[in-house]
Amino acid sequence: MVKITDVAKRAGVSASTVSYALSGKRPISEETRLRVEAAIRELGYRPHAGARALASSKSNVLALVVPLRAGMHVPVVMQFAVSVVTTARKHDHDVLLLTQEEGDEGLRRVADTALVDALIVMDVQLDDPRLPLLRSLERPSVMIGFPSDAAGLTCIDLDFRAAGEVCVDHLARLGHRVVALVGSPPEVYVRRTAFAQRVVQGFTAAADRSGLASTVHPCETGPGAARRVAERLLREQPALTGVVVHNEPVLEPLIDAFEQLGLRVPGDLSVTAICPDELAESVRVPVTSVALPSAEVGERAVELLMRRLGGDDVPEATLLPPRLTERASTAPRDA
Amino acid sequence: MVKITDVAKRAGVSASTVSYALSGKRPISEETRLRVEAAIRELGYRPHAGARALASSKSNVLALVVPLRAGMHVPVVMQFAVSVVTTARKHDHDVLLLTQEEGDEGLRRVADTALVDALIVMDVQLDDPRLPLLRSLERPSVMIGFPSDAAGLTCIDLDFRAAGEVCVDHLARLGHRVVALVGSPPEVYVRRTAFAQRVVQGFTAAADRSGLASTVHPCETGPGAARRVAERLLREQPALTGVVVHNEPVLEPLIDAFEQLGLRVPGDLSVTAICPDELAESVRVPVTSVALPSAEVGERAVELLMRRLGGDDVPEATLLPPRLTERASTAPRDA
DNA sequence: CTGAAAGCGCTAACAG
DNA sequence: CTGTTAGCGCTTTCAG
Repeated sequence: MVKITDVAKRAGVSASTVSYALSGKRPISEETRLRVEAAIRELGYRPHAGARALASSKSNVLALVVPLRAGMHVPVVMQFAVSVVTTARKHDHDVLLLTQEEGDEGLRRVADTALVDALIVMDVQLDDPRLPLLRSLERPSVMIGFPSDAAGLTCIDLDFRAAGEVCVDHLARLGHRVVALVGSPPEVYVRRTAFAQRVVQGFTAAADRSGLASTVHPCETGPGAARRVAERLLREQPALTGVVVHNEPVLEPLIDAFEQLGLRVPGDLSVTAICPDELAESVRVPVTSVALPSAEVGERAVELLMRRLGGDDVPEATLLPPRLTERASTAPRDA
Repeated sequence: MVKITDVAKRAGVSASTVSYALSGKRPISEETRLRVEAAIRELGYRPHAGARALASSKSNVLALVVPLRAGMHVPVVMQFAVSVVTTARKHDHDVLLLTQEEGDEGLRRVADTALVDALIVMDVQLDDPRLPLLRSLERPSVMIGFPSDAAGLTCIDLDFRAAGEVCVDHLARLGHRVVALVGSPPEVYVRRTAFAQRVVQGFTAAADRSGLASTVHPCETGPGAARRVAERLLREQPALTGVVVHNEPVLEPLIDAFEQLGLRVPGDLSVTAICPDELAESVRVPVTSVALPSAEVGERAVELLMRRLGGDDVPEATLLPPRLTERASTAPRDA
C-alpha cells in the first residue's frame, strides 16, 4: 500500500506538506503543489480512510436510517436514499445504510464508535422513541418528518398539513362540497407516523374552513381494498364529488374502481393526490397532485447536515411548501 | 470520549488485555474477563472504528452498489439491500451505499482507501465494464448476476435461464402449444443486462425443445404499454394460450388488458411470471410464478463475502434453482 | 494467562 | 511557505 510518506519522499517534501496540499488547509506554493500532485498520480496514492478518521476525528460518512415498515411506499424511500447518497458525494461524504430494525442501539453504535459524523433518520413518528437518543448524541442529525416536539432537533419535510389543505382548497374552488380523504394503511396511523397524521389535520381543517362535508378513510394497499373503499364511499356519501388520495399503491386501483362503479373521473368525481409527480403522471387519467419531492428533501437534508458539521447554525424546522399541479383528474363540479 | 486505556485502568489490566477480551483472540481468565466487561459497561466504552480499522486493516464495512437505471424494479432492489444490511449486521459488518453512477471510480475509491473490506455489485451486464476493475481489486467482491465471462469472479443469482425454462415447461405440461414472453423494457436488453437475457435464452430453448411456437416481446412499464402488447399478441398470435411475464410493473395491467380484450385468465390464457412471490400473490388473479428470492440472494451474497474475508474458498458460481408455485393463473389448455 | 511497546497512516499543532 | 513532532485509539507482536 502506498502511503503519504511515499508520496512525500517522491515529491521531495514532508508528509505534512502532502497532507496540506490535499486538504488545502494551508497555502502551498504552486510549484510544490504540482510536484505533490504528480507524485500522487504516479504512485496512485489514496489516503487511508481509517487513519484519516483517527487523526482528524472525521469519518466523512453519514448514517441513513431507512424504514422497512408496512405502509411505506418503497420507491419513495429509494429515491430519497439515492438523493442522499448523491448529495453526500458532492460534499465528499459517503453513506452508511442502517435499517430501522436496529433501533436505538444501531444509531448509538455508529455514532459512538465514530463510524459516522452525522445521521439522517426517516419515517419519524409524532412521538418517536428515538428522540431522546438523537437529542443526547454528540453528533448532529436531521429527521425527515416532524415529531410532536421537535425542540432541539433539525427537521425537514414537505409541509404535509399544507399539502392536505391545498388539495381541499383546490376541490373547494372547483365547487365541490363533499370530499373524502383516502389515506395510508391503518397501521401507519396506529403508529402515529407524522406525515400521515398531518395530512389528515390539514385535510380536515381546510374542509371545515370552507364548510365542506368531509370524511377520512385509511386504506390498505391492493385493488381489493381500493374497491371496498370506493364502494363504501359511494354508499355512505352519495353526494361525494371530491377525493384526496394519500396512498400511492391505491391511486390507480381506486380510480379504476370508481369508474367500474359508474363514476367518471373527472366528470362525476374529481380526484387529487399527494404522491410523486412521476406516479401522478403515469396513471391512466393523469392526476392533479401535490408533489412528494423526495429528491429535494434528501438533498436538503444532507445540506443541513453539512452546514451543521461545518459549525453553522441551521433552522430547526424546514417545511417545504406544497406545489399542486393540475392534471386531468379534477374538474368543476358542474362540468 | 472513553478509550481503551480508560477501561484498562478501571479494570486494573493492560490495554491489550481489554483488546483481547473483546476480540477473543487469546485466552483470558474468567475473572479478568468479567472485570473488563464490567468496566466496559460502567464506562459505556465503544471502540473507535477508525482506530480499529487502522490498527487491524479491517473496516468491517461492505460496499453495496445499487442500480438506479431505468427498468429495474425498485422494491426488489430495496428488499435486496435490506437483506444485505441485515445479514451483514449478523456478521458484525456495516454497509456503505454506493450508486451505480459513481462507476469504477467509486468502487476504486472505497476499496483503495480501505473504507470497505469487500464489495457487492448488483445489476450485472453480460459485458459489464466493471469486470476488469473487480478482478484487479485487492478486495473480494461478489456480483449479483452472471456476466458472460465470470472467470475469477464470485457470482450469485437466481438461475434465470432455468426460471425461463421452468415457466415454459409448466405451460407445455398443461398442453399449451403457442407461448409468448413479455419481458423487461427494451433498454434492459439494449444494455445486455444479464438476468433479462438469460430468461429469454431459457424461454426460447425450452419452447424449442418442446416444439412450442414462441415469441419474445420486450415491454415498457405502464398500463398503456401493457395494453398495446396484449393487443399485438392477440393480433400476431391468435392461437396464443400461454404467456410468461418477466416485468413486475406490467403483470397486473397485462392481465387486465387481456381480460378487457375478452380473454379469461386462466380460462382462455394461462399466465406465469418471474417475480417476487409477494407480487404474484397480490394480483387479482394470483399468478403462478417462479419466485425472485431477493432476500435469499442478499443473504447468501454476504455470506460468500464473509467466507472469503475469512480466507476460505468459495464456489465462483452460485445459481439458485428456480422454484415455481402454482396459483390461479394457469390451467390446462382444454379446461 | 498477561503486560509492554511498537506501530497502523494520517493530521495538526508548533516551530521556523 | 515548509518541516518536525506529537499524537489519534487500537491491535498485535514480542516477552514473560
